[in-house]
Formats: sequence, C-alpha cells, structure tokens
Amino acid sequence: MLLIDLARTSAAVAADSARLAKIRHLAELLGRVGPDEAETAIAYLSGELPQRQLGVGFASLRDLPEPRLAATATLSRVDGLLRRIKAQSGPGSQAARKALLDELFASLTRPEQTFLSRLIRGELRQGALDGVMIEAVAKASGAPAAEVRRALMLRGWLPAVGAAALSGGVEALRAFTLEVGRPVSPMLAQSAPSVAAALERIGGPAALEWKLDGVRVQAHRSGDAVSVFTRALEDITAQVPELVEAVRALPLTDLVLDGEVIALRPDGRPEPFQVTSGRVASRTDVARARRSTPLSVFFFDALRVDGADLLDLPDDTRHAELARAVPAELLTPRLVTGDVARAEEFFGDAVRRGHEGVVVKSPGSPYAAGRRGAGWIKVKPRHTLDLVVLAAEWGSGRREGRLSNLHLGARDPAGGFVMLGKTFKGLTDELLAWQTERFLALAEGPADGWTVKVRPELVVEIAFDGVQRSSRYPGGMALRFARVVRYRPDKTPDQADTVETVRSLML
DNA sequence: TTCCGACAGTGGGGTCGCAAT
DNA sequence: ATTGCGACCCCACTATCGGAA
Repeated sequence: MLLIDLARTSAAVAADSARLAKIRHLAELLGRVGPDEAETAIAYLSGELPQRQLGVGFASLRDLPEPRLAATATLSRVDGLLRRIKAQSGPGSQAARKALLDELFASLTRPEQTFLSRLIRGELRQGALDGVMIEAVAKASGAPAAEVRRALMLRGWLPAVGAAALSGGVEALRAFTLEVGRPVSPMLAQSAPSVAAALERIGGPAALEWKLDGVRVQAHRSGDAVSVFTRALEDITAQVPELVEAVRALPLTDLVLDGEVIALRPDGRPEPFQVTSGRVASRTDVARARRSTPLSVFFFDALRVDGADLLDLPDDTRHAELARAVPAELLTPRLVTGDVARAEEFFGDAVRRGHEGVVVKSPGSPYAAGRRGAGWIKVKPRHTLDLVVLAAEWGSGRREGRLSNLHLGARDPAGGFVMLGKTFKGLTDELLAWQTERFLALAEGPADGWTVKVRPELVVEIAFDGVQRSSRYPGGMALRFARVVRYRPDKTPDQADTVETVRSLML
C-alpha cells in the first residue's frame, strides 16, 4: 500500500466531523491493506509510529526538502527508513538522522509530507486516535468493539491488536490474555470537586484511598523475575531497585500489582513531585540516586495474585486479594465508608499530611484498564488566586486566530508584576473570542508574531493545584496545573494577589 | 427529546540524558 | 561547561458526537 492512500484517508477523516463517518473512512482503508502492512497502517492512522519514538521532533522537521510530484512511496519503504532513523546513536547521529529524514521527505509529495510530518510530531489532528480506531478495526474485522477494546487493554498496543483482528477475527483477539511481564493499560480516574460529590456519584459506600503525588507503577512478578512499568507502559525496572526488592520479598511469586512510588522525607511527609520525578527519571547512577533520594512504594490494586487474574472482579475483592499478597505497610491507606463526614475527615487528614488528596472507588467496579471509568474518582483541594494577564499567545488548531495561552502575573508590592506561568485551560469559545478582541485593544510593545503583550489591566481568577519551585520564572516559582475560573471585571490590578501570598503557598 | 459518557484537542511545568556548540 | 532537543513524568478543561434514558 502507498503512503498517499493513508494521507488521503487521513484527510477524509479530518474533513468529516461525524465519528461514524471517520470510522467508515478508516474501516474502508483497513479492508484494503495487506496483512504485512496492516500494523503500520493502523499505527499511522491512529497517530502512532510503530517505532514509538524516533529522536525526531518539531525542530528537526522545520525545513523539509522540496516535495516530488508523483506519489510512489510504499508503507514498507517509509517504515524501513523510520527504523533506520531511530537506530542512529552516538556522535554524528543528529546529522545522520537529518540526512535520512531528508532522503525520506524528498521522496514524498506535499500531502504525504504534511501527513508524515504531523504524524512524527504527534499532531495528526484528524479527530481520530485509539478510540475511533478501535471502532474502525471492529467494523473492518467483524469483531465486536468490546473484544477489540479488551485485547487492547491486555496488549497495550492497538496496531498489534488491530492487525490480529483483521487477520484472525474474534478468535485472534481472544488469544490476548494478561501476561506477566507485559504491561496492561492502567485504569484512570475521573475527578470530582468534593468528596461529597464523589460519594454521591458512586451512590453508596465507597473505598477512599490517599492520592500520593508520585509516579504510577505496575509491578509484575513471575518467580524471581520482576519488572516495573509506568502509566505509559515504559519499562523503568532498572530505575527503581527498591521496588524490585520489595516485590521480590513478597511471599507470592505470581503477581501483577498497581501502585505509586514516591520519595518521602525522613519524617514521612512526601517530597515535592519534582523530587520523585527526577529520581525515577535518573538512569545513569541509580545507586547514587537511591542513596540520596530513596523511594517508597504503596500499592492500591492487584490485577493478578498467585496466578489468578482479577481484572473482572469487583474492587473490594481485588483489594482483599491485594491485602493477602502485600504487607500492611506497603498498602495505600484506605477507608471504606458511606458516611460523608468520615470521608471528609479522611480527605482532610491526607491533605494535612502533605498528600494530593484521595481517590474514591466504587467497591463493585471491575478494573477498567485504559479508561477513565466511573469506578475511580479523584478529589483534590483547589486553590485560587486573582492574577493579572501580562500577555497572550496565538492559539493553534481549532484555536487558530484566537489569543489563547495567557501569561499570568502576581502583583509585586514594590511595583509591577511577576510572571508565574501560563494557562490555556478553562476557556470557552465565547471567552476566547472575547479575550482576543479585548487583548488586541490592550496590546502594547512590539509584537513578535507569537505573543501579544498587553497592558496589565485585566484580573483573572486562576485555579491551581500548588506552587512549585521554578528556574524558568523570575520569582523562582510557578503554578502547577493553572486554569482559568473566570475574569474579574470587578477587580483592578492593584487588587490582584501579591507575590508574597503566592510564596506563602509554596511550603 | 434530552442527557451524559467517551474522545480528541489544546496546551501547562519540570527533569533527565544526549549530542552539538 | 552550556545549550537545545526529545522523551516522559505529572496533568485540566471544553466541545462534540452519538448512544442511553
């Protein structure tokens, strides 16, 4: 199959806003692709590369060679060149990558270049990723979408699952099972504004657990072989020896456990997320990193205990199995209650101890791998500040032509404003239109084509999760997960919150 | 007919490791 | 030694479609 076939299908998918139409376009192409190219086609059309990452990003794709006029590149040829690009390493590798990239792009027509460039950057923007591709695979193969989805959660890689479905139908999909040593897409949580709201949504007694601000881990053990994966299914076994040892020390030898690793201070309070994250990312001298920043692990779920798969069992049953496999000190603190007051007390206690909040779990829910099901609901405290808009950046995609990303400043009592970060979240289309007009009227200083500086006159209420240390911003601090709540036309900039107020929240 | 679950898109800050400068 | 880049850790929120109610 030719790359141009995929580029055309992708364009058709992007042109139709209806999901069912997108599915039809994708399924039609999947019906034509041969078995040896099915995996590549499914990957490309769901916005993934079979190589996962290439070492090529936005910067390497800035100036591309002139396109050709005739479309002749096959999927196999493109895939082969991408494989060679990924394989480059060591001194001279960046030049070698660039040379291969130029060779590849010089063999493509303009629409192919556009498609592949977006794909490599991870910005296909055709309105179809895994969720839509699952339906397309189901339609093209005749297998129920639920079977495709289940195989995906067990295998973690849709192109492989889709190719199997196309060649072997439902039978092939059922061959995907939970395999120790191969990560499963982790279950995700929805969020709620309060514990009461979360309990209400679950509608009855629920299990509450501390939400630790660390890195999600899935630990597998078969005999003495232990492996550890992140939320995105990256293998981090070598970076977390403490966790490997802890799992190896358990009495049961056939396990898949779900939990969180976190760096704790000697007094038991959590280190800032930055510390845990940096420790987990350290690869070059793990022994040294371990001495300076030891990790603790807390488990909250079990997908397999003593050789038995638990995915389809209710949460309370899985937790009972977890408690059987793991000593109490490795369990995430948990309270089962239907009482709102007790639940709120548990939440308050977790937050006072420095943790992020709680996750409220429905006791009857199975492990909904890879989905943000209603079974888990996270609750975190929300802070707000009234800040001043210092500038805005032009948006992209559906925000093209709108001023989108806001630069936020706190008032400096000595005069002026100190930038604390940016946000694009929380804005409705109506607000985007309004602020674009308003900012252009307030514009000042030279425009660089990307950022519009504005006179600091607009006060905006910003919600955020916390204040973190920053080397990027002049005040030495930045907001975590900042989002717009509303504009405050009733406030003037001299009524905005001060840098001191923000600093007092950094503790 | 209305409601709501699931998805995709639009970007945020921080850190590490590597190659180039 | 420093800088730029890519990859990946954490993520919130809105708009939209289409099946459920």
